[in-house]
Amino acid sequence: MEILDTKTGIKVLGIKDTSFKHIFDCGQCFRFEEQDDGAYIGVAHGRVIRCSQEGDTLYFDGITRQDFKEVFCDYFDLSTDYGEIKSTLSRDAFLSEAQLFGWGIRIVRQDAFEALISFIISQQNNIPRIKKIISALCERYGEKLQFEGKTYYAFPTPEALFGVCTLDLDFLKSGYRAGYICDAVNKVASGEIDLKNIATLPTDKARQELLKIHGVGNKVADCVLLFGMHKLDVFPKDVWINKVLSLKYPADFNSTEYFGEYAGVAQQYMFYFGRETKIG
DNA sequence: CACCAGGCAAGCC
DNA sequence: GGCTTGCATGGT
Repeated sequence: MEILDTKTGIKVLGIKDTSFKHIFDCGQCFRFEEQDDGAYIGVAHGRVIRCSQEGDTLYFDGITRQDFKEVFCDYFDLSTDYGEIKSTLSRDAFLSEAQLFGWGIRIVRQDAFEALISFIISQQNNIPRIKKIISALCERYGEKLQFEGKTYYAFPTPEALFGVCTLDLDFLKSGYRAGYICDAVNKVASGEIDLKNIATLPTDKARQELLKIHGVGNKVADCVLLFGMHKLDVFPKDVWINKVLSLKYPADFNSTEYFGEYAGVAQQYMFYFGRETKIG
């Protein structure tokens, strides 16, 4: 890929199978907002970034060439050939339709702690409210960042949150999830749960470790594995996906076996398609 | 006013 | 093991 400087940041040429709209609207992350001009601004890995594109040319503002090489090239998973993944996954008419619809999705590499807390908050909740609660958490405990005259907040570190109790989180109005957040924070910050190490474990072993956190079940654990640890073979099952599966696949269907090493990518195509087209 | 939203733990069997 | 129920809050 070719990287060039622009007046306000950098641009990267020749990136196929990429749509910021699909990446940010498919439900994998909660901290990017679409702007009036179609660009997306958000915070990831402690930096504010503005993303826009003209076809295969990607524009990133607010970051340096070094930030791109060290963080955002990986964050957007730009070294992975999603065309190849899609051809691997073209195994039935429905999945082909879903991946044509969400052709530009990439699984971003979110910070594991951010993914853990975010998907704990997501349970039994709707996306606008999930975003609102995460945003409030960042504003209270995250590092302040400035970009184009506006203030943004990084996702708080485990250290910044260490010691919180449910009362401290009352302002979030996150309901019964507050206790879950506290348990996750304190297990991570104390070192009892080592996310870096968990990311190196085989998927099943890693999931087992995540399940030790109060408030983390199979679905949340799988989202952390897929979105926070980039384990692309993991297929999180939520109410939407279950609805899609029940409509399009046999009752005793094993999604992990069927979709194989890129099951998680298939999950995102189907999740996005299912939600955006109001399937069922 | 019900009912639901990217589930989960606890309590039953 | 599997099945049921309560759970906080805000939006329709």
